[in-house]
Amino acid sequence: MPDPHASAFERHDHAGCRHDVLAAVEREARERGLRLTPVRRRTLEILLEEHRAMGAYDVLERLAKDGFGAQPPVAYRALDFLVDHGFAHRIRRLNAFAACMHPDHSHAPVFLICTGCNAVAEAPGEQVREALDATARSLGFAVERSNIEAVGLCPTCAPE
Amino acid sequence: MPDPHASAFERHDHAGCRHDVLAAVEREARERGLRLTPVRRRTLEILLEEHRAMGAYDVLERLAKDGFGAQPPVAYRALDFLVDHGFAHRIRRLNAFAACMHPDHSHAPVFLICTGCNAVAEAPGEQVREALDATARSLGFAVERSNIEAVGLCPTCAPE
DNA sequence: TCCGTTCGTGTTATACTATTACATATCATT
DNA sequence: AATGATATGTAATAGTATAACACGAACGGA
Ligand SMILES: [Zn+2]
Ligand SMILES: [Zn+2]
Ligand SMILES: [Zn+2]
Ligand SMILES: [Zn+2]
Repeated sequence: MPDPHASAFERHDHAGCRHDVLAAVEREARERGLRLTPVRRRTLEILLEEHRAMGAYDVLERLAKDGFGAQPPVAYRALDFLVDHGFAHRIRRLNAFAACMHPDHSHAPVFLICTGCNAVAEAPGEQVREALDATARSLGFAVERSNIEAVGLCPTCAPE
Repeated sequence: MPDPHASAFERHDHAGCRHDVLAAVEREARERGLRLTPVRRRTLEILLEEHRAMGAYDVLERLAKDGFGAQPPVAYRALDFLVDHGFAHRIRRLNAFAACMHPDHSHAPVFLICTGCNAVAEAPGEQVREALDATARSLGFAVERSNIEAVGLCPTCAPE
């Protein structure tokens, strides 16, 4: 059983991680009455296979190869579905999408983007969001959603 | 003299705020040996006049009216210059740019975007970035740059 | 089961955002 | 004045995202 807390920066059993996440999403979708249709499921699989942030057009290309529609809305709609329900995340800095690694519980992570290897890891966002909320509150601003993304070097790519 | 700490959400002497920021940028540019050329200066003025986040093409349209080049690189280059030197910020969530309100000292603010009135305020980012750094460090990740943006309601637009 | 509604998919077309490549002009130095 | 570095302008193109509409499958009530 793979470590459910392994970050993208650590070596991990990737096949297992893929399988587990997909299973969790299927369970969640069933419980929440969401329709994980073939395109949507395949879109998630593609994100999981790559295990990195992908642009909508990269995803679209793969979907088209698999016999789904070849026009942008096909990919965008599936990706929007996944993002809306917490099964994927959108990384604005990269104009890209990545499968959520913890789809079983609602969360709002921060993203760490390595400029060395292009890996994108989800890190726990609670502390950061607490600080952000406090800062916003002091200006009378009520935060609804936020995106927090950092660019830098992961442990593997960092100089010794 | 306008309050230099007034946020975009508070009533403030906007003409004064514009003037002060522009003066500060001129001083900074002189001291740092940067060339605040006519396009660059006009681009900053446009951002300051609107006092909101603007898309590159909105800026370009205004520049063209003022007799500058009408092709995208004209706007993007001027905006990149301003961003690179801390005289403007890029808000990724909006694919937009906003003049920096505190160009005299290097800083990395968080952005608060009101969905009611489209105002964008810079809030102090130290606390939040500290939390982000700590979170990243615990994964062995070294943050170089980050963008932290929140969407929500400003005090004026919030329900009573 | 039939009907009407909602939801999902596919397609065409278009809008919006950003960069590459190259020619010309300006500036700073020598 | 000659040089090299910087800045501007233009044309062309690449990359990202949405609007609008037709069709059909899924769902729910009569
Ligand atoms: Zn996640
Ligand atoms: Zn790396
Ligand atoms: Zn600023
Ligand atoms: Zn507002």
